Amino acid sequence: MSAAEQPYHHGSLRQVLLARAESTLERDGVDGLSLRQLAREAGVSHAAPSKHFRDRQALLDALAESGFRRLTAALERAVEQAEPHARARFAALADAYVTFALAHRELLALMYGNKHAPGAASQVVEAGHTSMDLTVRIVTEAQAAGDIGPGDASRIALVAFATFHGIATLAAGGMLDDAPVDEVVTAASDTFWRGLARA
Amino acid sequence: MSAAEQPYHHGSLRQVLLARAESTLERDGVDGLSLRQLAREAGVSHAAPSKHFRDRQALLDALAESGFRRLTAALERAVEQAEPHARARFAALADAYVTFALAHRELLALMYGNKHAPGAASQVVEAGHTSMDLTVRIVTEAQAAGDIGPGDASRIALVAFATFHGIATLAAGGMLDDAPVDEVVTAASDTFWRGLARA
DNA sequence: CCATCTATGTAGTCAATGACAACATTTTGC
DNA sequence: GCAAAATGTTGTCATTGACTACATAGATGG
Repeated sequence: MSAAEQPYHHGSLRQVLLARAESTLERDGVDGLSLRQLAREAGVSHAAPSKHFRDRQALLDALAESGFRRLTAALERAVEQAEPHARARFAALADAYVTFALAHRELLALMYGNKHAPGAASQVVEAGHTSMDLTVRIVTEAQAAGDIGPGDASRIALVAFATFHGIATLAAGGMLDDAPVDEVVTAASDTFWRGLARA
Repeated sequence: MSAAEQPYHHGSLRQVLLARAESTLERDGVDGLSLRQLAREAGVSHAAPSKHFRDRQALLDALAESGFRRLTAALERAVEQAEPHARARFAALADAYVTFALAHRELLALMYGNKHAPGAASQVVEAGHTSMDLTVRIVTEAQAAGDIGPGDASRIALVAFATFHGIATLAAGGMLDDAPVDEVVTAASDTFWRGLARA
């Protein structure tokens, strides 16, 4: 072997594959993602990825799960940096969600695509719940502070989460027309909060 | 030619392809849709579909557009059959939307998948607007009747539409857990309406 | 009535892909 | 050290979407 050659083992193929997969995903969409292409870019043989991902779907599932983890992180960051009262935190949550969605359109579609393999489905769904739990926490806090009326916090949070998600989806799909995303998000957040206050 | 043979021209290939494509779509998902397989099922050669759809994406775009038309029809039917006041119509709209989404999960994903071909994108988006217009109408009526406060009807309808869509997506993705869909829809509809009433 | 133009369908081909099997080379753990 | 597990490689296969050249039916109009 000459000194310039690569070692037989890549060393961190899985990470590299995931990283490249994600950038390719956002650039070319799910359909543009090919295991063989990723292998080429990583400088390994076409069958190497199979040692890390059972099949193409397994890679997509891993991306989806990672997406939920990062979404949760982004939401937590937003909540922490917001003014320390429920109303502001709620708005920050909505804003962060939509921002993440617009920055990772394809990834979001993957996360909610419900095409996950039988085994992976539970993991992905669970990762999604972690994101939602944050919303539950804020709702509970708001109820404790008397900002909003009583009611099943999980249910309320679920509806709030769905609202954020719906706007994000429409925005990502270009169906918001000329309406500025921020304004729509704010409008939704306001209306929703007002609806809860008199519950 | 023996009498049992098929005529050289199929006669309604395009319709047959679309119909079979839709059932296959819901059964096997987008990835399970193959032009060649469809051709086989229709009893034509593997290249025949290309005379009706430039490429695979064109078929998917046609399915998406048809989906929006049928969604609009379903929503209109629901509104007509509801009690003749805005509040009931609004609830009926929410219910119909989610019902449609759950009955055509894969189709809905296609409709909002924003993967449409450059040319087809506008048509699909426009078809989506038709569905939304219905919501605008109801909001406008409700404002005229004094049921809800003033404000940009388009904006309000957009948020409402997004909320319905978000719940539908979550429900289709199995992220509603044990929460009955009806209850979540009702909760969302109620909260949203309450938020609008005091606008 | 027929010549031709267009729509529709067929046959053949190609490169890309996902999946799998058999084999090679490290790394790890005992 | 050595056996076993991880990780990577080469080879192969069927399927697929896209493209080209060609065949046939149906429509149009002189």
